[in-house]
Amino acid sequence: MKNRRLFWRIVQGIETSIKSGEYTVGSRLPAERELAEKFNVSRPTIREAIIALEVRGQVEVKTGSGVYVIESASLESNVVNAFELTQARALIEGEVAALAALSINDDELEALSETLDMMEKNQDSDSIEEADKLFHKIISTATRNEAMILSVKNLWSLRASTREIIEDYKNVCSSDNELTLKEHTAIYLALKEKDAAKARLAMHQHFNRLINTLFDAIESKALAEVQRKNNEKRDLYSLESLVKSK
Amino acid sequence: MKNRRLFWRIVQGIETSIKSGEYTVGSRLPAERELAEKFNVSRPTIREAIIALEVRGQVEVKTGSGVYVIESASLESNVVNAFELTQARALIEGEVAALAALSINDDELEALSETLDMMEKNQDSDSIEEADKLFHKIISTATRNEAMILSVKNLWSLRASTREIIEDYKNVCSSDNELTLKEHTAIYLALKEKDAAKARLAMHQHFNRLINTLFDAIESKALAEVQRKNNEKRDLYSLESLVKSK
DNA sequence: AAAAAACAGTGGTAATACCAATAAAATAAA
DNA sequence: TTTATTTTATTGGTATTACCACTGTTTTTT
Repeated sequence: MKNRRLFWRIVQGIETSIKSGEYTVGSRLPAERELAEKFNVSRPTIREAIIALEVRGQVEVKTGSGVYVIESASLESNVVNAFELTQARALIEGEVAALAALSINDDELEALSETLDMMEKNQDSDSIEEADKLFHKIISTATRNEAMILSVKNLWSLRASTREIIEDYKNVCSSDNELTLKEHTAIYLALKEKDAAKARLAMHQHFNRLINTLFDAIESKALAEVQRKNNEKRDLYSLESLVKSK
Repeated sequence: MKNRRLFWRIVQGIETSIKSGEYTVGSRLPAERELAEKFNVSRPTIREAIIALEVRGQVEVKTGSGVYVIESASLESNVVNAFELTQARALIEGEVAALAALSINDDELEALSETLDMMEKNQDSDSIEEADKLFHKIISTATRNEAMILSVKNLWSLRASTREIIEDYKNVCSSDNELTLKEHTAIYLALKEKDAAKARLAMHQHFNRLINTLFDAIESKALAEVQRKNNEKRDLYSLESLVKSK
């Protein structure tokens, strides 16, 4: 872990104390000297931990007064589930595809084509996932819009950060690689035709299939209780009501 | 500034050194003791700065070896200009609005209505900006999708982080508050009708007007050289070609 | 009662010393 | 000569101590 350096342990310790409610939001942390004694480390180490927490935006340091717990928190971000993420990717990458269709060049189309080959020839899940990642990355780059590129990046890192919940996601992606390849090809062709609406639609269909596959995968190993809940959610995350309204 | 505490100055200094290419990606930074001498500060201060950089994901510390510059960086994100950002917000928040139309509740509609009142009554730019921020936040919350909410948040922080370029943005927003209010009202009404397509369109029109205003604002105080460049870009960032294709 | 001054607490920074991990250089073995 | 091994210098990791500047409270003075 990151426990190589001592101050990370302190960061972790203080974080859990905040989460557990020992240090409430807005309240003041114990003085550096007290914390040093409490954790049995030196004051510089405590300072390092506090600076790490400050850079993370979890605490605020007021000179001469003390260290205070900030409102926000990174604890809220972990409530993203696979369905939300997929829906968000569908909507955002749908627009990305549409935008890319207007400005994609031949080199990028060629690169896209190569990812299709890569996905077709290599059957190991690692290669497929890499091809998948590259495919979406190339398209986002083709938008010529750094803000959109960044948004796609953030969604991808979100996927990585909550890997506990997203394990299903990975399995789903690489298992149905035939369908994935088919859908990627459809997106590629739409981009080649520079057809924004077609590209958007193809991207939507790709992710919408993923959402449904996710539900099926979960259903297959879930209890009846969970099934019922998910069926309710299916309506919530499906794109159909959105797509129809266009 | 954040120059209250000394180590922030060091962070800034090292950052600029990285950006300027003095410390290339993957290379090793000077030893802590050397940096301490170079910046005329103590070694603990240098350590604090390095930890801040590490938490930010800009450098990697290898015990016994040295501090190395990480590949990625927040330096790439600084190439986002106001037009890219606005276009991204248009596309993403357009989908957000469409999604929100399906799940927004009465309380949120009421809260939206209040932001309209706030914008109408208060004429100072701070209140208007706050109302604007709240308006968009409420809508994103109404999507019930944390990933979308996070995306909107990231775009907002992007706006704040590159404030140098975005100063125009702020001026534009608060100056045409009549139009802004009108467009916000249109979005609100579409959401009230639970009409996803209408909400998306209203949001698009809102941001598309912003983009054009941005161009005009820049043109009004730019040289002819800049004018020419921007006119080329107007096509690139305009939503019209995207909207038409629907 | 209000203003001013003194005080204690807190973070900010510096200096120093020693430890542990790393990597390069010197040495020994094949 | 090549390959292991050991040594050594460098670098980050942590602890200790000391003193400064800022803040908020208490006490004193007006």
